[in-house]
Amino acid sequence: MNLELSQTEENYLKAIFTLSLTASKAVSTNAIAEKLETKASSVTDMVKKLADKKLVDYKKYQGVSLTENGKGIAVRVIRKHRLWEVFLVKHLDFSWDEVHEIAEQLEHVKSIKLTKELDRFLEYPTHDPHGDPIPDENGNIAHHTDVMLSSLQAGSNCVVLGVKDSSKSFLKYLDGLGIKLGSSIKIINIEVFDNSMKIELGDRIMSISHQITKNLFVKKELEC
Amino acid sequence: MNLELSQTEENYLKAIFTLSLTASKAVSTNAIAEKLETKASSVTDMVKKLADKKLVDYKKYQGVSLTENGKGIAVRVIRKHRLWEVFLVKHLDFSWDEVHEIAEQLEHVKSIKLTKELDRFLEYPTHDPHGDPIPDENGNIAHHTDVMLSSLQAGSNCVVLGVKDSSKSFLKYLDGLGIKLGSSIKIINIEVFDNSMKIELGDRIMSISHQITKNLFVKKELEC
DNA sequence: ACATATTTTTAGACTTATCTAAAAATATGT
DNA sequence: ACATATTTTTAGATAAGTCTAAAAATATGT
Ligand SMILES: [Mn+2]
Ligand SMILES: [Mn+2]
Ligand SMILES: [Mn+2]
Ligand SMILES: [Mn+2]
Repeated sequence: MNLELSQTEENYLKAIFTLSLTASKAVSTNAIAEKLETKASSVTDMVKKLADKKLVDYKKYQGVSLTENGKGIAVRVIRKHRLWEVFLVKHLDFSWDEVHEIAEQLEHVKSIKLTKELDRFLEYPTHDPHGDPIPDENGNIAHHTDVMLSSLQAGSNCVVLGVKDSSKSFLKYLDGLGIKLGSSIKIINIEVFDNSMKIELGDRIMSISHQITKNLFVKKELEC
Repeated sequence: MNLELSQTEENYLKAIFTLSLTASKAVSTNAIAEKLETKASSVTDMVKKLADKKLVDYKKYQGVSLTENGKGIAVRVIRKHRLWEVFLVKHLDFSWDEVHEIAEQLEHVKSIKLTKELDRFLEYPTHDPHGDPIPDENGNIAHHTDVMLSSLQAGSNCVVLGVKDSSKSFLKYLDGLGIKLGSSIKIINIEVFDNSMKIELGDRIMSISHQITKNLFVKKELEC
């Protein structure tokens, strides 16, 4: 049995990790298949292989969860992914909607020294361009303390810290609105019938849909 | 037929390109097998596939050569390889003997913008850490104008510009001797029986074997 | 509870890249 | 020229990852 994992195996571990964050119990075969744009039968095969390697716990028909070992690997791949995203945006003039697919490739490059040196070169960033926390060398990941914009009330002031949906289309839409990480937002009012918000962003007033407010992580400013 | 090439296919094209530089005629199946540490039968299979894709010209038992298309791809992979090597040495504190295996992985990352931006970030380097020329965006590659140290006569002064053998062991050996790119060398004399050279390097006098002088590219200083 | 819908697994096939062993072609030496 | 050695190709197998279609298990609705 090969100790070195393939890119495919790493992608499965990463998918299971991400799905585990929201799913309370074990992750379903179908959920993994959908996330990786593959078929359930392929997932079953791969999950058996990962179980043989003691990277996941798996009981037929009962879903799958990561072992400590599997979680460690998943988090380290995510660490590489997010460090490369920072590199691409900060040094190579990429915008936040362009980096994901390239980081999907770079995250699989194997070299512990490379990751370590990249981290140093980037001056130990704590978050990627989408506001997601970068796990440290030991695989510890800061949990989100920020809150969804949709959970705040009219009158609140807040600062945008991250996006829940990192899809290209959403990120480009935010660019169009002028909303970026660090933007200060004041909620003027919330429309009761569709939950859209009228907000103040810089010197502009605009209305944004519930769909958007549900996908923006913000830090609430203290009232007094 | 898939347009996107696999890493394996790219590695074959690169190997054929490199072997073509020294081999006058077509490259042999065995030569490719040895370079890629695989078997001749595997090479035959892959070469057929590359021929189907019009990336190589191949006639049974007659060896293989790159088409213009195939050469273009090979050179672009080499371009990426060498740019990444520059990045690793100049920005991530890697030494010239550590970068090859990592660049072997990075060279396969697909993104034209990434290569372009990396080139800009590195300020358009012309040579990699081993003195090898970096092909430009159009795939043009500067041909070696430098000469082998072994071809010079006693009394000559020269500057080290590159290494022919980029193996880890050779590079570390050079490190031990204190020979690096840019080092000035004066040839004091050449031992007739084994072709070893007594050289002056900085303020030190040392003797280096024919094996070494055959693997160092140098630029000869003009006499007067 | 039980019929039906949904999810998951199995069975069998395909592709890519590899290998070993045998056959075919080419090269070499006298 | 011809026997022998070397190189190259073919034939058949294997492993990873994927797919479709069918079977098995689980979940759901009344
Ligand atoms: Mn990936
Ligand atoms: Mn990200
Ligand atoms: Mn490679
Ligand atoms: Mn190099």
